[in-house]
Amino acid sequence: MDDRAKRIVETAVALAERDGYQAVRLRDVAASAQVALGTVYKRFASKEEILIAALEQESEKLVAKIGRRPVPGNGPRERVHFVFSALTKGLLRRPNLAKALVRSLASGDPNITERVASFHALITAMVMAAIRGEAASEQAEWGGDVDERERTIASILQNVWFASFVGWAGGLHEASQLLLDIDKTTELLLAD
Amino acid sequence: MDDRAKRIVETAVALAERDGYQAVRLRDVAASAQVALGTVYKRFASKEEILIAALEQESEKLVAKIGRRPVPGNGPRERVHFVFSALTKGLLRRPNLAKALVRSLASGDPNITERVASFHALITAMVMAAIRGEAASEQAEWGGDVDERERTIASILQNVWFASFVGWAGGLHEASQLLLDIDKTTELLLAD
DNA sequence: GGGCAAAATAGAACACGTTTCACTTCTAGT
DNA sequence: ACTAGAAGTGAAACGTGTTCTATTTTGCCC
Repeated sequence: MDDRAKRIVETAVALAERDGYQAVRLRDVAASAQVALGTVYKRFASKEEILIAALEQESEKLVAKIGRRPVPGNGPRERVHFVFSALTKGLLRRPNLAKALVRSLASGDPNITERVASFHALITAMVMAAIRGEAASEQAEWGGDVDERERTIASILQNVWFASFVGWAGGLHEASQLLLDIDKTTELLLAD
Repeated sequence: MDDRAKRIVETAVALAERDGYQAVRLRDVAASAQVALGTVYKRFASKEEILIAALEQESEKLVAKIGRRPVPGNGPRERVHFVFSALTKGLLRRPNLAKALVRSLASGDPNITERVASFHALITAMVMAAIRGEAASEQAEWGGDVDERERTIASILQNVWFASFVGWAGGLHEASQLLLDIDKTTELLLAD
C-alpha cells in the first residue's frame, strides 16, 4: 500500500472513529488525505473497500498484540474468553469505528468477499490457537493436523461473536452481551 | 398497514426479487406502486424500513406455514433441522430478495432496531418450539417456564444461522453451508 | 353541496457515492 | 535533458436516497 493509500485509509479511520460510517464522506476523505477524489478511486473501488482495508489494518494491529505469545489462561474456556475479550475490547475502544467496520463486513458486497474471508480465517485461527493454548502465529507455520471438532467449535464461536457484534452495532443489546454470549457458548461446547 | 403501504412493500419485494437490493429504486417503487415519492416517505422513513417491512411480511408467511403445527421429526436434532431447513428453503426460493433482506437486517440502522429484535424473537421462539417438539404458536400463550439452557441453545443456533446467512449473502460460501453449519452445531449442543 | 384539514401529488432540490474528462505533473528510459 | 506514458488533479456530471414546496385531490362535517 503506497503512501497515498495509507493516508486515505488513516483518514477514513479517523472520520469513522469520530462520527461513524456516514461521516466517512469520500470528498472529505480526499481533502483530508490531501489527495484528489479521482486518486481515491484509483486506489479503492468503493467506500466499502476503504473500510475493509481499515478493518484489515486494525485487525492486524490487534492480532499483533494478542497473537504473538501463547494465549494465557487455564483451560480452553479461559483462553477463548481471553481472546474474544481482547478482540472485543480492542474494537470497542472506538465504538463508532467498530460499527462502521462491522457494517462493511456485513454489507454483502461481492467485491470484498475475499477480504471478508481473510478476516474470517484470521479469527478462526486465533480461536483455534486459544482452544489449544498455542500462539496464533504458530498455526500458520504448522499446516496439517487440524482437528475437525476444534475447527467446528471455533467456527461456531466466531459465528456467535459476529452475530452478536452485528446485534450490538444495530442497538439490539449492550456491548457486554458480546462476552456473555461467548461465555455461554463455550460453557456448552468446551471443557473447563 | 393501509392499501398504499401494502402496494409499496409488494412492489419493493417484486423488484428485490428480480434484481436485488440496488434494484429497489424508490422512484421505481413509487411509480410501480402508483404512488408519489412523497407518499412513500410518508409511510416509511427509509429504504431500509420498507425492506424490513418486507422481511416482516415474508417471515410471517413462513411462520404461518411452519409454525402452526408441532414441528415434525424424532428428537430435537431432527426437529431443529426441519425448522431451519424450512426457513432457509423458504427464503432461498428468491435468493435476490433474501440477500436484500439480510442486508437490511444487518445494516445496523438504529431506526429499525425494534423490528430486528422482533424478527430475532420470532426465530428464537420457533427454534425453542422445535427443541421441545411443540408448535411455535403454543409458545406465546404459554408464558412462563422457559428453560434457560434451551433458550441459550436456541440463541446460539440462531446466531450461527444468521452469521452463516450473512456469509452466504456475501458470497463466502454456498447456500448448502447454511444447513451444514446448523447440523454441526446441533450435533454438539443437542441430544439426538 | 361548500368548505376545510389531511393526504397525495409532481417535481425541484440537495447530499453523497461514483464516473468521467480535460489538463497538469511525475517518472523512467533513452 | 527529452519525451511518452502513467499518475494525479480539479471540476463537472450522473444516479439514487432523501427532503422540501407548491399545488391538487380526498374525505368529512355542517
